[in-house]
Amino acid sequence: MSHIEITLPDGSKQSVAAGTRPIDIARGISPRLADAALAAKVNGEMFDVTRPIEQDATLQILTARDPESLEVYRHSAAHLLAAAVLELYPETQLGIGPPIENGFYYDFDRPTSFTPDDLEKIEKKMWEIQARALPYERVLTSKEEGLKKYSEAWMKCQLIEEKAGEVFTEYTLGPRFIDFCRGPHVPDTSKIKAFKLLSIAGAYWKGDEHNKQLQRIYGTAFFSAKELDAYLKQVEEAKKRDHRKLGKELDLFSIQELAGPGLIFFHPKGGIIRKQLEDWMRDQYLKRGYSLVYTPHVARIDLWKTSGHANFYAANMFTPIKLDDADYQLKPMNCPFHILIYADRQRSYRDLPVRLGELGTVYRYERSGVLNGLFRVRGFTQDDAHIFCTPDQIENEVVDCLQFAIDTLAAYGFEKYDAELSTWDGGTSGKYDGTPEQWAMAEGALQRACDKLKVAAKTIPDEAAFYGPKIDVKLVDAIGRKWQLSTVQFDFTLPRRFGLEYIAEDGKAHQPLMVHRALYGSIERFFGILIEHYAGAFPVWLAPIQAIVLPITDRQTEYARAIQKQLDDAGIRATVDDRNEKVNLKIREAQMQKIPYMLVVGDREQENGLVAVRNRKHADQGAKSIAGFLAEIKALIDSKAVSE
RNA sequence: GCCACCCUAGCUCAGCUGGUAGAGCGACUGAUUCGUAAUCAGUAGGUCGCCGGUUCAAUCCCGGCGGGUGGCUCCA
Repeated sequence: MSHIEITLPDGSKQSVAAGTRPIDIARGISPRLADAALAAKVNGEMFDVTRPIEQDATLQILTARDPESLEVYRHSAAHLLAAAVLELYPETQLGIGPPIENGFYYDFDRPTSFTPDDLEKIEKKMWEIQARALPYERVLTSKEEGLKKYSEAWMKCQLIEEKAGEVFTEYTLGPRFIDFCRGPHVPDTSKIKAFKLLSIAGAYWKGDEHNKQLQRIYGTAFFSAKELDAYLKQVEEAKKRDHRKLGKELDLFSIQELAGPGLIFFHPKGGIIRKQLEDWMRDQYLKRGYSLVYTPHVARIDLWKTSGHANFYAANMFTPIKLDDADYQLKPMNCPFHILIYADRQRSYRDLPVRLGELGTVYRYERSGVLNGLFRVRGFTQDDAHIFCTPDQIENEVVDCLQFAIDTLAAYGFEKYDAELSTWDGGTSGKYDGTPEQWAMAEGALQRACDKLKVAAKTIPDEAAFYGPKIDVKLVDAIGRKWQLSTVQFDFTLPRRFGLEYIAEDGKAHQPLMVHRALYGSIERFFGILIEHYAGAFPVWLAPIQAIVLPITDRQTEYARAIQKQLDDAGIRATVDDRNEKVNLKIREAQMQKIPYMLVVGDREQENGLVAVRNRKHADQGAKSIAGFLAEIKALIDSKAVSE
């Protein structure tokens, strides 16, 4: 029998018989390791611990300590799910069942749909199978034989036809379950210690809505019950921060059935926050050399024909409105309007760059199923600007945009973000507009801007808009979720379609470069992100009510009002709670409204002209002079401090 | 748009296999004047999302519509 040499991660070598399995080697090292082994890496390739090694190799045993094994583990959990489903409902057809970011899913095809009760039954069955310690067995099959074997399973056949080589691997689990699968898997079901089924959803076969819709069961799995609980707690935490819930509790905004879905009503408190966001952005526009413009909400359809939207964006637009003279289109974008302003007069290179900024409200038709609170709506306001410039200026402009985006994030307390540079495919598909020179220039400018600002942007090929490359900035919020925010995009198409020009030094007309950028993206959506990021406890400068005066008895009502007046005069948003209620109740309610400062005033404060300051996060701060408190809160507001 | 689920008082939610509804909070009224997260008592409040069907009888069963939630798809 031939021998092979196995090299372990610590550099030690072992000579073993060919066909020895990773689990055997693990057992030789320690029974505990063998017990903990979930998968192996053989010459860098993922292996089952029970798959024989046939040649000299480096070997690494993967356990719960190796992040790579989590995917294997969850993939095995998906198989466990499918095996349970087949035991309960043998007529079910299997689709695919991969691990995903926070768990796994499996797609099924069956005539009747799963109910939440079924989910419970299935999960119970999974635990039964888990307890049986059924092995995941790897089987090699020829394509021909496989197609025969799976002749009843239409989805598997399709996959085998498309993906399988002449010989492919399958994994079995118990008597019924067999799956066309690359693997690897954990050795047996007893290794899967903590899992939970989460939800049922419709999902199209291969993600194409023209295909049959399958039933997808989502679940999650972790190495330990503790980690699973922590994950479920985090999901709970996210639910607590849900902007739809907080929006109602804090009376910030609403969506009215009578008015229509996807249309946002800002209530007084949300309105104040919105005003802060808008004021901040408009101030920044002016500080950074943008001009503020205002444009209509509708325009003749001809404008949209010229821009091309009437054609390529039709599916996202509201139906045109018929008037006397023509059809009018509610605007889905601001760009054509800004272009009209640019084109309204002749431009010299001396005028450039022209930066036209607007808080422009646009309307887009979104399919009903995708609407989501403030995040996905049918009418929203973009902090939209378009920059028209010469090739010499472009790099500076892009750098400024990116810096502006970073400053915006910082202003709202976002410390972490990711950037993505979306580029074209090199022109092979023909789906992109613009010349190779334009693409090279634009992608170069975006890349150099990132380099200059030390932004590590991930390049994503073939993800650009058809009209030009872009940088997208995604922020990371307080609980680690990512949100698409700012975007800086080149546009080669619109300047051409509208015949934009400027007169250069050579006295000839040239086409300007156009950059489209939005930093909040949508004010509604950004507001929603802020609500969740701060969990409703807005920084003082944004808080709808910044301080509330709480008189203890009605003897202090007048004093409380006088304090409120002083705060008002100082530009602080303050109210008084002079209801005939105990101070405990007033504090409780103010806390729940997440009002930053509560100023308790009783006889003691009144006599000495003080306020007893309570902060929503740091509780009782003791008595202070009114002037002292004013200075403190004003400092926070003026500096736009993100926490007090 | 598609699949599944949900819609009961202002809010959050109960309501067993069909016999037209209940709690807590809130609102209102009264009492209480009180020191850092809920004072007590009383009163009012619902065509059970809307329309239709089955039934002696529908909040409950069936169908349609509207809205929402989780996904899918889409997101130029």
